[in-house]
Amino acid sequence: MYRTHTCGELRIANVGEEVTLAGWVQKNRKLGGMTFIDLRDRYGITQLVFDDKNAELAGMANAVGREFVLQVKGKVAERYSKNDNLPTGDVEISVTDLVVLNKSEVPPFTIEEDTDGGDELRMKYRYLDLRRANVRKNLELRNKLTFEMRSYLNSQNFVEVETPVLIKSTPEGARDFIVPSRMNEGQFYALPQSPQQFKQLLMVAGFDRYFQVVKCFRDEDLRADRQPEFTQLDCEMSFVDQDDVINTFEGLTKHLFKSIKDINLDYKFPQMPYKEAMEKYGSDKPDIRFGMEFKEITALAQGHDFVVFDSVEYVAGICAEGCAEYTRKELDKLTAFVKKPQIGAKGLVYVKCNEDGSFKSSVDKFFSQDDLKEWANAFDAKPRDLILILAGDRVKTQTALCELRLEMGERLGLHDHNTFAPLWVVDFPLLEWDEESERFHAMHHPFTSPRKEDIPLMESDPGAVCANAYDLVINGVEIGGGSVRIHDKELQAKMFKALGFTSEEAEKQFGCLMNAFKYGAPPHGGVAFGLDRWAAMFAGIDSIRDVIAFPKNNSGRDVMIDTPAEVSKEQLDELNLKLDLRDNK
RNA sequence: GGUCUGGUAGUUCAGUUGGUUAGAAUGCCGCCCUGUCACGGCGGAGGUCGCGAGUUCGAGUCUCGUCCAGACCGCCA
Repeated sequence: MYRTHTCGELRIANVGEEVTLAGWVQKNRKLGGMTFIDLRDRYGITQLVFDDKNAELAGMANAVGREFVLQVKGKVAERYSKNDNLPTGDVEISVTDLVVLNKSEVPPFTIEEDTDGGDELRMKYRYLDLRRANVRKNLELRNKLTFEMRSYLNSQNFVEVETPVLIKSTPEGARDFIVPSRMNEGQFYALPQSPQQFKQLLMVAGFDRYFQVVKCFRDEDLRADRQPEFTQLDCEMSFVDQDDVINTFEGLTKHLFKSIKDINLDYKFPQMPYKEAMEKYGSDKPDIRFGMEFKEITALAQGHDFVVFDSVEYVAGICAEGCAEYTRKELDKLTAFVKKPQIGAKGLVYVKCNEDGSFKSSVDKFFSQDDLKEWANAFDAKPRDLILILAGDRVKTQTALCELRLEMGERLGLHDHNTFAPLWVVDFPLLEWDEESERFHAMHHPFTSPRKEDIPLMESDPGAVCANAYDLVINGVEIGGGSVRIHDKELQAKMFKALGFTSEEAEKQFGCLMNAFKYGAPPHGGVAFGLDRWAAMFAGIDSIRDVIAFPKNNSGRDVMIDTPAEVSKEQLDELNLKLDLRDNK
């Protein structure tokens, strides 16, 4: 037996016991005649003490370095001077036997919560990074999250079913990762972007309630919150309408908040139509922890010979509470912020609502105090508030204003990691016009059902059709989304037609599902959640990389195992593939 | 595909207008230290300034290219 206890469990009540511990050397403090070693494992840190009464043992203790793996036997003793910062801080092990189970080179960064290692090194030596308590805690939190998800869904009669990872490539949506087939020359599997068709087939199969914690793959460029392989909680239910699905997963969400964060969300989550979200927040995933909603003032702003406002489609702004004191320098900074290419506004107009009821704006030349008072009324602005206004093309300006709102929220300290504001965004458009391919694309996916009353519009005005689709947004993060699916073969054909597919193309790509729908598909709908995002949110961090054990970097590389990598000619020959790297000599 | 930021000791960073031998902290090594827990004291080693070209009497510093990393835009049904 390597150990009788972990390094985190001994307390004052254990004093006098003979114990055996094993773990890693966190720190070795030599004081001449005495040596203290902090021994660490997943459960905590326990102090070992050696004195020079046993010279051989003391010599061994002095020779061990950071991250050596030790096994020690000794007696639990009460400390002369206790350490309140450690749960085991009242005791120490008076060591009688020491075995070095393994030596260690000096690690490239410190294995501490506050490490001196940069991201690049931490990722290269991720196995050392994972020894750090804070990273480990993130993964333990993730484990608890999936455990609670499974437990709740099982209690609601859901069945977890595994679906295949080697599936068929479809051109809709994100790029697929493709995998050559050796036994089927010239043919390829694709890795799933989601198990969408399989879960719908499980509904046809009568499974009624399905879920799966499942890896999904998308060959698109990465971000702090996007990895090429990521995990979804994928769910589907039969004989449900939109409210049934929303209620079920609102229940799951509440259970997770309660069991993991001990937060009671004892209210019905608000629902907001997509259109309203765009008008008020310029985003389909608004952060409603704080207000600062957009107010459109196009009518008030036009007709005062201010050509910037007169020449545009849309003038709107936000009211930042208590910011009228902003200096010229701060306003210039905000202007520079909105003019960044990623945000793309042309400029920023401000109105300071002074304490005495007067106004000071960057457009005083064109607008009287009375005009500005009307604006202030439109914004419900109080003295000491600052109104910030952007103008331009409607959609682009809303997007820019959204960024400005989030920036002001950050500056005003309204992005509190311990406040959670869930929101269902509903009534998404079914279709979205794509300029590049000059056709409609499915906003969600091609199996999303249109609202019943909008079905007649599918041919006359496809862009106006609303879908039975919904996203769960928490604090401005899209945690999950789903829809009630089409279960009718005729309606599905209509959908494919709206997307510009010929019936042959539809047959080729989605023939299996279409065929299955001939045999009694039940009404069904579902949802998929981004597990990594959910874990990051509960951990209170912005990047999903720290809730993934072995993440990829910005370029989709795993720098630890150094992949993607080339394969041998023999492997390519077996697959009957030949590399032709164009533009490479 | 694009924009921006960064790359200097094992690590995290500083490095002035282009000017002598490139610094700090921490880590590491050695010696001293019996109650430390960010232990302390003394001493020491440690650098292809990402790589390549250019400008210059002279480049860590300026220019161009390139590689790597990060953030973002496009993209992500």
